[in-house]
Amino acid sequence: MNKVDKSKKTVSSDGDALTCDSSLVHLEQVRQVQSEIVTTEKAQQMAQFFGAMADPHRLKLLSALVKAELCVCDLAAVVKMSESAVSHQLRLLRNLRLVKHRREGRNVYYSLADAHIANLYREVAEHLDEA
Amino acid sequence: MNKVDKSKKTVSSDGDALTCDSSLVHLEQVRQVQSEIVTTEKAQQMAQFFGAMADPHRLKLLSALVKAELCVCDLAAVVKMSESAVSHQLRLLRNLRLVKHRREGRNVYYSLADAHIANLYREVAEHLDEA
DNA sequence: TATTCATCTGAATAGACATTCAAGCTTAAA
DNA sequence: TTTAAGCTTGAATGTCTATTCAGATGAATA
Repeated sequence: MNKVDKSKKTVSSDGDALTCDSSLVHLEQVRQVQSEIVTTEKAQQMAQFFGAMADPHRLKLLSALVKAELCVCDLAAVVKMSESAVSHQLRLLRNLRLVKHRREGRNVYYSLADAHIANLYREVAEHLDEA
Repeated sequence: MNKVDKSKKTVSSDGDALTCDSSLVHLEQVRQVQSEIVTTEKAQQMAQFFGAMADPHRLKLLSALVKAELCVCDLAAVVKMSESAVSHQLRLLRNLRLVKHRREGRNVYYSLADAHIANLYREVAEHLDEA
């Protein structure tokens, strides 16, 4: 990842160097856009977040939690997965702060971390219904 | 995937059967939620969409396209990837209708398919800035 | 028409990820 | 203080995914 080219053509005009495999069609525009796009760190952070939503099983879990706070074994029954698999997925969602949990006796109850998650979920669901 | 359990405990009260590995804590609530969650097909569709956004390189490409319509070699320069890798990623984004393209001479120019994409992008970016 | 540029494509390799299985921990009940 | 329920965890396995590389296409230029 983050391939560094070995002695490719190097174009530079007034600032930092800009390397590429072949020719650039719009040098100035590229320099401009390059300074405006998201940083690598932010992109990784966003990718991690979207990645959490990029699995059918996790989406089902989230859509269940939109409706109610549920414990692990109930969630497993709802989405028809093993409790172990559910637990693994919930840990992932927990680490990214998409869900929160609370213990009550021997049960652990999960719920959505905040309203944003439900909103995002709904937006994408609606977006895909349009086309 | 979609594991089907072999002779686990089966709980049923008034409608279709509900199987699970262990006990259910809240049978009625589970039945209720189960009827309300997203369908498997919709979940897969949504997962595919989120999956498209779940990669730092693709997010950089999208964030560049928020700023301007660009051809492949320019995009490759902006995000510092090989043109081949960019082309592969653009095809993925194209297939999921996140971007559209148009040919002009030997160049192919890409742009965002619609405003939703930019909005979603912005929302998540802002959401992550809060915490 | 031959050549070159811009882009695309398929196969192959390497890395990431989800489920399963077996075992561990915590809490409540016996 | 045993025993069991509910949940978590780590390792292993199989699957998916991204890049690279080599080669093919399509359009413009010589």
